Amino acid sequence: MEMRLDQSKTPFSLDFTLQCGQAFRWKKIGKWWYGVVRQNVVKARQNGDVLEFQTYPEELNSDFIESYFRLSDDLPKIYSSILKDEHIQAAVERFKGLRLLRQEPWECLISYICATNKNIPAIKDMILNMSKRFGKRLLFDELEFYTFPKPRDLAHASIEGLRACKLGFRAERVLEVSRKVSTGEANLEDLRKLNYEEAKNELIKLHGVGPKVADCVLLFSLEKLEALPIDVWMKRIFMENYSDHFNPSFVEKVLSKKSITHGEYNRIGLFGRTYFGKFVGYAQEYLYHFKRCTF
DNA sequence: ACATCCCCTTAGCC
DNA sequence: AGGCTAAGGGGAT
Repeated sequence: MEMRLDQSKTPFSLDFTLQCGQAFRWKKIGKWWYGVVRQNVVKARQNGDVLEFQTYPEELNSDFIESYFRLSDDLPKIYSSILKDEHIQAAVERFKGLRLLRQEPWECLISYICATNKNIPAIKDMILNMSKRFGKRLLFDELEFYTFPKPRDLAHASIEGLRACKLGFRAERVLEVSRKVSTGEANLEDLRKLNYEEAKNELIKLHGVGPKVADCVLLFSLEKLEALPIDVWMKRIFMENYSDHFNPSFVEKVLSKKSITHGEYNRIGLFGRTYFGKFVGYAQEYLYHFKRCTF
């Protein structure tokens, strides 16, 4: 199928959106991006205003694309809301059209529990390993894909099986959370009904979920655009580019150590939300990607 | 080759 | 509350 986007009203860049590190399941082969979303392989490419896509085995229509790529987000409005200074302005200019994705909460949760203390290539590797071992194989364009395992699939996995996926100490966390989600003790969809603070408090109760992982899940899969995940990169960005907004001893303390306390995390998050407003999650993704690309 | 540090951090202990 | 440490293993330098 084919969609037309008016770039002035609906700026969109497939490349920036899939390259910025928010999702771990996409790869580009030639001009086509291939990914697995829920139970389907998705193939897409963009040429200016034209977005072509195909899904397999189900033939999903443009509603799916609009939802997954958040094409209904009014990006020009979001830009005017977050463009507060030259740092964010440079990032937005460089990556115009980058959009947050609307990911599937379960996969997003497990992915970010696994992301703890790992770099992006290693995270992709773990997720692919779990999908190969516990998901369903799909053949498309003579390529092999694997759906992400369902809660009950991982709930029935063994620690050894998960460790074989190179999860390390994350294996116990993934198993425990999988059991809670598969029995219904934890219900991710219900979190949509809660506000940001409430939903975050619920997520943090899960083993392996701290403030950063909770913010990632809230931002990337549960519609909370005020979520501001602060990882080592965002910490540096705030302490370097926005140091004037914190007191010098705080900046010095935070920069001097590799991890930050919950209190420090919340303080930076509060500043971010106050300064950038309700779309701070978008600001975060632009600043993060810009910093990583120019580092 | 090899050492060292860094990872989109959290849990558990003090 | 906040400081400290352990917890895989791959990638970068």
